[in-house]
Amino acid sequence: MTPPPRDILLQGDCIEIMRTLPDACVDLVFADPPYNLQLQNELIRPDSTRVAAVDDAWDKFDDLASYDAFTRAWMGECRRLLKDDGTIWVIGSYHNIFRVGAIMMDLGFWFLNDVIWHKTNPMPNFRGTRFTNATETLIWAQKSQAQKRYTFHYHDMKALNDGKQMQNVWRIALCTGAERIKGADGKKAHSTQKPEALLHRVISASSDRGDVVLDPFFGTGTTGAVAKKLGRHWIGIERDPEYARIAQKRIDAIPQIDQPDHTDTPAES
Amino acid sequence: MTPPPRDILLQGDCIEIMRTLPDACVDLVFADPPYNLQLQNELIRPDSTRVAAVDDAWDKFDDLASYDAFTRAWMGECRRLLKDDGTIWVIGSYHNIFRVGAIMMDLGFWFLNDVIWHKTNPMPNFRGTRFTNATETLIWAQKSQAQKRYTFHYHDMKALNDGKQMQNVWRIALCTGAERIKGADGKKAHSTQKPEALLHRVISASSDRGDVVLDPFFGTGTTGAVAKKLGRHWIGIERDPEYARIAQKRIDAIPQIDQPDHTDTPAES
DNA sequence: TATAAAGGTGAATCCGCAC
DNA sequence: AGTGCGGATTCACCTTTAT
Repeated sequence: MTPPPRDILLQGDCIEIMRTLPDACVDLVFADPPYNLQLQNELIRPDSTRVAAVDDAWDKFDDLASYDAFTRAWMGECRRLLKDDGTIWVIGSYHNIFRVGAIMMDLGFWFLNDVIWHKTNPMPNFRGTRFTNATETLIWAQKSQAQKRYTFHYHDMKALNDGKQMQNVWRIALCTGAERIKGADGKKAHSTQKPEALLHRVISASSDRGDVVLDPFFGTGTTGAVAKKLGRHWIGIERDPEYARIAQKRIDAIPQIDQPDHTDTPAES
Repeated sequence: MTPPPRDILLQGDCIEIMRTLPDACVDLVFADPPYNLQLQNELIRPDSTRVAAVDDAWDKFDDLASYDAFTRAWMGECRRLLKDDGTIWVIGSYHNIFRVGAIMMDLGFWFLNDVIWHKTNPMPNFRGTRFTNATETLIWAQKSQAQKRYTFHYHDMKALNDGKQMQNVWRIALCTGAERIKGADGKKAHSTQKPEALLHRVISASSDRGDVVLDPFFGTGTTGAVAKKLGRHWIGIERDPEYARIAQKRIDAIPQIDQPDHTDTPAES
């Protein structure tokens, strides 16, 4: 059998590409799928400026049933590609995470935590009609209830949290400023680029050096960039050629680090 | 038609009882359904004392399908009983909230917020195998996407939050100490009693004085107790006679307050 | 050059009523 | 049902421009 690819960006439809990869070839999955936001009208701030909406074609679905079918397809492939001691992270908002979570349970995943990304600088609710939506939700799951072993660097996380056990609420800022990748027009290159700090915590908590991390919705490559910085191998899949080009350039600019190493003992469930 | 009941505890199966109530008779629903926790083994503290787990008979379901069917049944009745300008709150943990949320969307509910109850004093993960599970999730939803109007006391919430817009993350302590109702044996009377502070925020944010609040899983009556203190009418449904007895006694001990009043202008969607 | 003021922006399911 | 208008509505950053 041919060895699985590593440290590579595959450009194309993630479901089709995952079907070409062998069973049980990755240690960790991080997935940031479309949220299916269904925004109705444009939103104006109190100062009369317009909020840049997420109106990308990749976030459009005909209905909930087609979103569900899409979710089952890519999630099922992720489960097949995961090693039997691997885990998966999926991030979403209240628009999609409940459907995604229910489908994960249906496919046999067994949840370890729901983790709340509490944004330190969220956009307010300008009209005063709801509570400020300051969070996104991550689901961390193993492949099955029966799974005996998975990687969790408990002590590293505890040390990161001033010596106290780390909770499932993470206060991390939005990706802005120099970290946010801009296009030639000076606008953000991707609507939903995630902060590296978020991926840093995910990858360092739940994988070892030398592990393979798969991201089926690679976007501008945050997962690959952080994986490379942390000495993990990575596989990125991205449908949009422009996003893929940006991601490849971004990751190529990061220097390769030394050989694999294990820094903490894995937890068992 | 007979007027709907008010300020009353109905003892029995919530689905059967809700079916006897007329359409559109309540302004607000708060529901804390069984969590379907699937604890495989008893949880043991490091000092070998046993943690009282949620293993009551009412929390067992054969499988995910029966939990879904149960959820659709009670949730559908709640939707029928809600007025067309009403909203519903449902609380759950990562064990059940994803299924509950997906079913709510399927039934036509339109989400306003997911609210994170961030416990200030959560139980640690004794074995160091996961992140501390410090949260529960509430879904706040209106009946349909087309719904034009609902109650939200934006300014009251803002005032409660030092003059800044309140976020969807609420730091509230677990229900302990004197507030936690004990049985004759000195043990907690109910395994999942919610803090009154949580219900206070829910009810004061999304209802007016004189409104009717329905809780189909009344337990020891926290919703009714807070509703009475805030000058709201309430309808509680509880299957367990002992819980119902405790709840009735608890609410009877609260003095009736003055006549209805509106303290803030309702938001419109 | 240092400090202050002004401007920009973030996965957003963000108005109600009269005509 | 669509349109138009009155009125109420924002937080934490970072970047750019002005003093």
